[in-house]
Amino acid sequence: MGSSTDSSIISLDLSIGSLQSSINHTRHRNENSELSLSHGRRTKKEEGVVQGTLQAEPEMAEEMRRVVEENTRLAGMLAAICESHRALRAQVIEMMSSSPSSFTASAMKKRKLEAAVSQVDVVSGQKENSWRCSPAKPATEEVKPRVSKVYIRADGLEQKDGYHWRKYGQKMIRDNPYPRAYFRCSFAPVCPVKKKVQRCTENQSVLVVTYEGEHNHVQPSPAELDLNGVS
DNA sequence: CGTATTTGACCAGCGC
DNA sequence: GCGCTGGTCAAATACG
Repeated sequence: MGSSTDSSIISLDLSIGSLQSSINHTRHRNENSELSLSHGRRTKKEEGVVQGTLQAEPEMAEEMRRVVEENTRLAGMLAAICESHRALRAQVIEMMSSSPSSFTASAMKKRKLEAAVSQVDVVSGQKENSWRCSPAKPATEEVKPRVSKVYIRADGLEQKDGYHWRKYGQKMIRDNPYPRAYFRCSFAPVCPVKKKVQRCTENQSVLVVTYEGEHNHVQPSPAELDLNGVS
């Protein structure tokens, strides 16, 4: 599941309070994602320190056990959430194939409503994307384009996300030695989605990709993307 | 030759 | 008002 799929079809509110970030970290570790989280992995040296600490501090060992148990429990919850997400997506696809016109209208309405109440900040190491909505914000708030931030490990400033992007600018940004590139969805002006791609200051192998807006068209098929030479 | 990318110029917003 | 910064435009250039 890609960001594109989520944004083009439906957004699921997986927000379960502070649990969300923990789940994300759990998933990153369990699935060996592309994302390199500085606080999500332990080096061999750190492992040795932990082992030594465990021998010296029984209470810390107990704490570690509790953390591991919590980690396992969260992994289980994440699996359940992913499963329900898959089921919902299957339903959505089924609905779209049966009555696409009526569905897209309602889906667009739903997305507009969500855009009004959500400000998204996503950290993801996969090619997929998930949305975290803030239910506390009033629905009457000014409609803002949905913004998501994705961290991706990549060698170049290009990364495949299922859409065809056209570069329209590049700029050196303050406090960052690497330039920021600006892209528009090639379906523009019909599609309002833009993305900014920039290298992380701490780790140049990590790209910070900021998406603004939502695609108002279906995701191009892989064959179409190949024909167009999508990056 | 058509399309995509590059890059300097321009503009708007913001803080002082 | 001025300077700084981020975002966008558009002419020039590269590429297939």
